Amino acid sequence: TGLAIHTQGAALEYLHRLGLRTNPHSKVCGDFSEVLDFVRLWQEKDQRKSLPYDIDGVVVKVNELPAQRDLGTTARSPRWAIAYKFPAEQVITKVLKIGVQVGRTGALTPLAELEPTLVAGSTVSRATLHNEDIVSERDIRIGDYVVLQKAGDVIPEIVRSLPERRDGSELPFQMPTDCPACGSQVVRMPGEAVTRCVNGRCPAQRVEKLIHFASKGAMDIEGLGPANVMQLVEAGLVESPVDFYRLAKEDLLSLERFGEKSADNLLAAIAQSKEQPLARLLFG
DNA sequence: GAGGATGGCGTATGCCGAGT
DNA sequence: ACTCGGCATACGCCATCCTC
Repeated sequence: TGLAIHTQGAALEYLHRLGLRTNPHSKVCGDFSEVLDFVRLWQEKDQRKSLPYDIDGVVVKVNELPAQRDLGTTARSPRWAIAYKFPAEQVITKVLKIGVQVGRTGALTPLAELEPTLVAGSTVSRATLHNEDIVSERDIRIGDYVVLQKAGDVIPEIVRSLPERRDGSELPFQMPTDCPACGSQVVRMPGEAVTRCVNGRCPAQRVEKLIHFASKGAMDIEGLGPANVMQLVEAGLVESPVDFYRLAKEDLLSLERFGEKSADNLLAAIAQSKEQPLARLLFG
């Protein structure tokens, strides 16, 4: 505002003239085919090697600022810019086991445990399978070799299995009929994808609920992360959120990795959380 | 007191399913 | 088409605990 700048390109140029660091590889394209040419150029491994950092794609933006304003944004992203992502690096690994996790809401989530493999810069040993339908759609069996990638170069994802590499020892996955944490019968509502444990006293759910209660979005109690909540539950000190507020220093000192300092800090953080507004308490 | 180990937490993402 | 909640991954930094 106040400046005669009407395009993204001019803005970058201006910032550069001011001495701020801008990326020298940006380009204003005249039409869409030029955009595609630019994307294809940077998709080349050799071209990417000329950069001192890794890239996973190219950002395409509408150049005209008034058009950007007209397009606006959704809750998460602008409607005038989008990332063109290069195909993710894919590797082959083996499914050692398919475990089932019980979440805060009782959802049973199948989780693949993999032969640890290096992909896109980090070692992946687990990948969520979301629900039983995905396991059967992608025909993922225990013992299978599978194609693994990191969606967006971050989230591990099993793309497909490699049935041609089976030797007959592979086992199909079956969603348990009983909750792996409490043993009560699980239910899957017709039309829904998720199988749930509906036992209100399920210990796995209880721990997750307590973790949620203390988490950033809810009561935001520093020092009450997953590991410490689990420890408190296992020690029989906490069963429901009110129990947090009844903890004494001696209780904490008996726990692993708790000394004077951390015990005092935690008690202070718990006391502090009483000041949180009602909305946070309700969410917790 | 040094140095290693550990947990918390922020950062950086994405998919799925249900509802609007 | 979009929002939102739920669930998931890894990595790096920092504070603190534990061991020697």
